[in-house]
Amino acid sequence: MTATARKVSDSTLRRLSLYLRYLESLEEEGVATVSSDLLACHTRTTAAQVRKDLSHFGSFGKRGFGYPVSELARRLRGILGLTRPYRVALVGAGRVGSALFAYEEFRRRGFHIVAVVDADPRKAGRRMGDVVVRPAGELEAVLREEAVDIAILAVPVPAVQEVLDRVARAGVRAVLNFAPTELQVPEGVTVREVNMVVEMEGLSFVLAGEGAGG
Amino acid sequence: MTATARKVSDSTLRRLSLYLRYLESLEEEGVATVSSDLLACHTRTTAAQVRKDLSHFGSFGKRGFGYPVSELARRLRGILGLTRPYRVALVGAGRVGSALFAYEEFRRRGFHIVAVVDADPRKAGRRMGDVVVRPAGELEAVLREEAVDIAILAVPVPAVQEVLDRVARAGVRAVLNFAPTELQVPEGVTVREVNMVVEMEGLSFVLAGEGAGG
DNA sequence: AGGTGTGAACACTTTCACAGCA
DNA sequence: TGCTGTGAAAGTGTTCACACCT
Repeated sequence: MTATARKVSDSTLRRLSLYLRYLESLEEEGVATVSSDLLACHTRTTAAQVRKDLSHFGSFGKRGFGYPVSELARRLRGILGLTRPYRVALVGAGRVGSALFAYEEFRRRGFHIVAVVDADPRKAGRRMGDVVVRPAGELEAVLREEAVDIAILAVPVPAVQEVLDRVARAGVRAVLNFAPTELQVPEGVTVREVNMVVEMEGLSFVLAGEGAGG
Repeated sequence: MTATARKVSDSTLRRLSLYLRYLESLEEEGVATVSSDLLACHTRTTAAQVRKDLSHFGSFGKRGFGYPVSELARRLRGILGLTRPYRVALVGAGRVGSALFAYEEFRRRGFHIVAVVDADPRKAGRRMGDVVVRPAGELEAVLREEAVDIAILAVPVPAVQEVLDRVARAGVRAVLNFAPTELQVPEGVTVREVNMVVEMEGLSFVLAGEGAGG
């Protein structure tokens, strides 16, 4: 119990991900150090913001010099919990689910889809890569068998609340939801939403504003 | 020119989308009025927040009564620019692109994919629904021919900056980007990002924190 | 009574500016 | 000199509390 109740804002957290992404590209290029200024340029923020974000977790830089790329990347991976791989279940193997299954970026970042569940009985038994699709009735069993850390919900809106409840009861504490609806989130579970319609409406808002006002 | 330079925060904007989603479900159920309290319950926020958000655009409610559902929905659609359909181009017809093409929620909200472009010459000429895939070389032409309002970029990271530049030069001013990389955004263009890895890392951060601290 | 609309209080985030170290 | 780390200042977003209307 090392009092690690990190109270970090969501915006800081998101930026940490972006810093890490850029740092890893620098690592590949063999760059050894980077300034807060350069980090800021490549993550659409300011140098002060970068330094402030990092200062919540310690002092990683050398004054007058910058940050050691590999060291900082390592520290960020530690902060973001990326020092171990995660076992992910995909619930819903429709179009969105299938696209997510094939999404290489997940695997590259250590998020491994080790289980797929679908309500359509015709899909049960089918192979996706080296995973066999399991029927909905086996959801809890699969989550336990495979020691799943994170569930991705790519099921239709009417089904998603029940799926979330079942997933939570099976002990999964982290969920990424793609169904565009408001969920009752069970105690102790963290849900993050990907809502593409909201993003599109953010764009239509801007387009409408341009037309009307200049 | 009616001075419509709405200065609304991103968080307010996102909540407006959620309010509208809930209002439309109430409309379907034939509910006539709704209180800020109920709206808040169904959008994970507070009644005060709802009222404050709406107050930026006018007074839509009746004191002691609540908001007229249909009227408020209509107003929100107006604010979000959803009073007309939008013509959308999908650039990249890989797995993510195909899933987006089939995503019914877009169509339902008035975002119609009227053009698909892909760099793979073998895909050019293929039909997707009632759209024919066009080769990358015709990108600008297609965007103009089809009077595209919004481009969805679902291309690989190494290609996305060039695609964005071309799309912008062809006059598209709103872009939804799925490629996980930082973009140089051309003047006058609005880009929104969907970054699923960042969301996953938000989850791994929480899981790691639980394990370490309690 | 009941629920909106809103200024004022509060909390949180970002930016500034500069001391301090390599 | 150059760039980090950080308090203090500024700016934004959220919550409170209550006047006001129905």
